[in-house]
Amino acid sequence: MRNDSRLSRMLHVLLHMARHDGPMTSEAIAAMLSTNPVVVRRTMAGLRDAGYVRSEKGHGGGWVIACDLENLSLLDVHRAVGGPRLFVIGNEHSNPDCAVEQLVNEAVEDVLNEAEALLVKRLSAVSLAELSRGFDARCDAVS
Amino acid sequence: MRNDSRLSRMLHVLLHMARHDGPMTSEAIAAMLSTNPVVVRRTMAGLRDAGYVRSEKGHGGGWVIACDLENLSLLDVHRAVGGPRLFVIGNEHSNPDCAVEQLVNEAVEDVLNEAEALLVKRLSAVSLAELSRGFDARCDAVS
DNA sequence: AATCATGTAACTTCATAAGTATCATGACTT
DNA sequence: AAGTCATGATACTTATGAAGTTACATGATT
Repeated sequence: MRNDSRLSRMLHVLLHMARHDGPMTSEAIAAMLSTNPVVVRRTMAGLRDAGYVRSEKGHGGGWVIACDLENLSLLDVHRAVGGPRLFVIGNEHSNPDCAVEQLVNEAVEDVLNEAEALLVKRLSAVSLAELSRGFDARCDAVS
Repeated sequence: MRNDSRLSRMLHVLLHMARHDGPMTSEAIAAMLSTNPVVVRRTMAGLRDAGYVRSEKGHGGGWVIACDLENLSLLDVHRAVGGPRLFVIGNEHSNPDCAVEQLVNEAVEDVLNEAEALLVKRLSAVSLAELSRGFDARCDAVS
């Protein structure tokens, strides 16, 4: 499988939506992401189900932000898009009979769990609003 | 893709080899791992190339440990089997034109890099010898 | 010479995100 | 009411990489 870029893509989209007036269509978003409107709808469906965005049909329809970005963390987005598996590596059997394998599994899981805890902590510490302010700051620095 | 269980499997194998006299055949190892001898050879080829194990053909041949397990870390094994990608999640484009996407990428990468650093630190902190002693200790506790 | 074991190449399987095509549904415009 | 635009949903294909499998070559021991 290629990278799971759903988190990254949704952050990208949300920041654009935050500085855009009115709804954005799946087609416009797909162009931003260099992909297909169906992929956009499929991925954003998770954000919609979580109440972070709203979608409307028909003329003038599209996607709009439906929450306070101050309270929306990267972790929230990660989970809304499916909260996918984080690590490529892992154990072969979850409940092995072999005592040696059990010990190895625990050793590997300990390390992965610690790393996952760090990821969760870091992802939940950053809000979309902060990201957006980071962008503003960078623009100011350039001009 | 399924989990990459090469690290986990090789740790399992190495611990068994450590408490086994004489060479172990790919077939015997495959039985331990519930897999195929070819998968064993393919995966252990990395350990052999790194000098951690040796393989010998013919009657009485098979695999033997060729290093001091005290100096062999989980990270060494991880790298020897290909040092595969660690995370499922990631960015879509590595060098995007869009400034918003650049900022998002950096934010995601920062978090992943931090987690990777932790993984590397933890994996390099544990030697196969320590793991093996951990197994001994557990056996003692049971008896 | 026969047997045993590894080395290697080529192919299939499996899982999953992403890409694609198609049509139904509903909302706005005229 | 008809037409257009946008999402919703389904079904299928593509891409990627570990793992599984088949087949055969190579080399060591008996």
